Amino acid sequence: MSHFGRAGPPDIRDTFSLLVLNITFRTTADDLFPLFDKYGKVVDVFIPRDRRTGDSRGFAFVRYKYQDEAQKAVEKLDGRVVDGREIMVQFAKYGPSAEKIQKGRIVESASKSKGSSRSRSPRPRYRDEYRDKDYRRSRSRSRGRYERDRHRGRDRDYRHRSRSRSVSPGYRKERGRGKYDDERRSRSRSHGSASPARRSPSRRRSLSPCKTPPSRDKSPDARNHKEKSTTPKSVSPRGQRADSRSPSPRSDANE
DNA sequence: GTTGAGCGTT
Repeated sequence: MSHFGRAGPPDIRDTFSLLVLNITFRTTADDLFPLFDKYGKVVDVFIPRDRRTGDSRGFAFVRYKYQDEAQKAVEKLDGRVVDGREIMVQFAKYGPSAEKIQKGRIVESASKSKGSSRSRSPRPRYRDEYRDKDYRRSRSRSRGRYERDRHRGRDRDYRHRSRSRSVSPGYRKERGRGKYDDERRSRSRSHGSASPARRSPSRRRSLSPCKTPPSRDKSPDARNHKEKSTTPKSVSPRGQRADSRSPSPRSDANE
């Protein structure tokens, strides 16, 4: 009963996926199943949820066995108030039925068999208007965190950028996944030995030059010499930074 | 406990 999306796609052969948006965060697949099943044969209902929190993302995917039924549900359930919220039902762009959808246009059996008297309903009308216009609403934190999280998995260069932690409000939130960075760094440093719990200062310095740019490592020495010896100008920028702000607070404080 | 554009899981 509540196995929707729990064990992956059950039977996807010629099912059409419908995207249900604007649903409440408390709405579950079980709640949408009877609603959509009334208008057609629902093969599966899947609601993407957060893997960390487990909360619904606010939209669901309903798989219909036939397109005509799916479209019917779209017209019937689209705009229906569910749980006090107006849900939006439309054909999903990506998914098992994406093969039959091109550029948002349904080129399914309609083109294959024009004799299909069942599928006579045209594409969404006003829904297209919304898609056409460049209207954009203010971003929400829910989306922000998701974007960041998604990038985390997709973008593997994020760690490089992480180094340049210039400014970022609400850093505590990233602390959660910051551990990944720590683990990575720890691994790089330990390289198979030493535990993150306790590290030897000597060892840390040994590996420090390996990871930290040489500019800082030889900076103090070279700068000291240069400052008293030559071209204070080239040292200006560096000295300022060192004076104004520690070049690597985490290097000193964290470790 | 909150939020509100969008496109998904084994």
